[in-house]
Amino acid sequence: MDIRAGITELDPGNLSGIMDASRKDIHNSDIPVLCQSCEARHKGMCGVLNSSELLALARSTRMVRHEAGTELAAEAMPVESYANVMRGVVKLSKVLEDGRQQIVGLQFAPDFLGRLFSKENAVTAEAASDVDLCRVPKPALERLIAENPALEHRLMQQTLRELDEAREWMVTLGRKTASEKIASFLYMIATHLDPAATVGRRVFDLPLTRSDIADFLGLTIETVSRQLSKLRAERIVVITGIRHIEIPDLGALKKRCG
Amino acid sequence: MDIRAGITELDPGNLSGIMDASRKDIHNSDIPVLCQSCEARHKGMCGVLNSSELLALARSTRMVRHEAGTELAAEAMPVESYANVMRGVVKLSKVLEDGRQQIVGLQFAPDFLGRLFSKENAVTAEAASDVDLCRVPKPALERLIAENPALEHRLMQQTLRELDEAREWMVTLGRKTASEKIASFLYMIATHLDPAATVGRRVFDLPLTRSDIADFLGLTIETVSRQLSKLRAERIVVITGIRHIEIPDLGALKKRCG
DNA sequence: ATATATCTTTGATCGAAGTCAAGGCGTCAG
DNA sequence: CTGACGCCTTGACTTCGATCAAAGATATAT
Repeated sequence: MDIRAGITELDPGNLSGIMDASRKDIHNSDIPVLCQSCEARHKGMCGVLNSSELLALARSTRMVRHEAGTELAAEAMPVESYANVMRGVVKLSKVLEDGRQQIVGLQFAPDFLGRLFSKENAVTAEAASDVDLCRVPKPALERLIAENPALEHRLMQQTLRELDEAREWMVTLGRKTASEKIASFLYMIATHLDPAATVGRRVFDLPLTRSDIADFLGLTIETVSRQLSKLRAERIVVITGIRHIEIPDLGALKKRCG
Repeated sequence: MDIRAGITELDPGNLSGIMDASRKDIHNSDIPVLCQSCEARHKGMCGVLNSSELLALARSTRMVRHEAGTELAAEAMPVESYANVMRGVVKLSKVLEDGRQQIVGLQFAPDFLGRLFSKENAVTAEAASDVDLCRVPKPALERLIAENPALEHRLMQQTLRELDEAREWMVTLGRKTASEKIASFLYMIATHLDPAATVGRRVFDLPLTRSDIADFLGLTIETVSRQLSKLRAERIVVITGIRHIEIPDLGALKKRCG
């Protein structure tokens, strides 16, 4: 996965605003500035990498910021580096020759990004929102994996989780109505923020445009819009702004998922 | 994955007809009879397991045969064992509460079968054809994986491949027409047998019923039947028997895949 | 060989989602 | 403020695939 397209490389001097929670740590460290901030944000790990692995990669990791819409990696292009999503949402998609597009996965912080052990990307990766990535060159990470089975095991766990999610989504794509697809999408986003609770109120921002939602659900934007309006009319969702969503009762939403 | 349902356990005495290619080896071995036959069939490996790993599991592996239609593992039930598909096709599916079904994967020999490291199955596994499995109890295999990073790496490679396939299929489910879905399905089956060539003649048997194909493609059986008839009328496929398929020109079929 | 059940094909009709078109709303530049 | 642009919503109409229905194959059992 080549994630260099459109990169703004960040150094300790211009990080203000990115890493609010841990900014005070940034200038006082032996391990790479940007990955220490990762650690602060994600319980001692930069995504899948723990402190000692970060140390091993010290010279190689690099934090980069991309704005929404940037293409991070292109289908069928060489994989040159891997990354961890540290902030924001990355969409993975595939396109047919005539331009029809399907989003095949969403990656949230602190997911690992990139098709391991492959010369070519199987999908296109694009920043759905503004995104911060902790980037690692492909050979460096693969060397570390080869000598560190525990790391490969963690990556295996994420891969298995992604496979579960992909299969869950295949049911939605193949067998659900437009209305159920929208409900499933909202439910998925809502529970992703707080996987534990499955009932009660939830307020959040949609990380995707209507067009992205359509590409994710195999629908047109008109159908997405109409079905959202229908769910709003039924008081299943309250749309407080074009992307601000409030779910008064997650249980009621779940009943609409088919 | 509990694969014990409906099992006929096989011993060396009643293997005739199953392992034709390697039957003569069956009675002259120190390693388990049935997995030696696996080896003969799959270049020294029983699916993902190589000879020394088989030796380490000698007491645990067991070859079993299931007839078409047998449920091998049920969604949301405890995983009790893993397996390798040694012959036949296994379909992985998920169902909605109201009975709508979606096939989310197909496993051919010599694929590994079972959701690693999980207490529960994420999918239902069912024998699409008569199937032979080389079964391993969950704890035994997990112990072996823990002390054998190379094995985990091989399983990782299969998992990554399955994820690629699932994402490829999401495009088909979400964005292709019924006609393109059928063409894509036939193309996928045809190339699965011989991944190298992408043009020319191909003759094979469909491993699935019309109903299974419909569940795989997110269609009804009527639509599957109609679109197959349409492709037949256009001489893209020749249907020589209800399951016997001949593709005169794989290139022409590929053009119909969207 | 005949009966029964299952699977598949084909036809007629219906409806959910797509397409085409117009208009609303928020944002940004001038 | 005003106009332009991008994104979203809504309406009118069309179309593809689902549904309902029936008849033709194929397999299994008696």
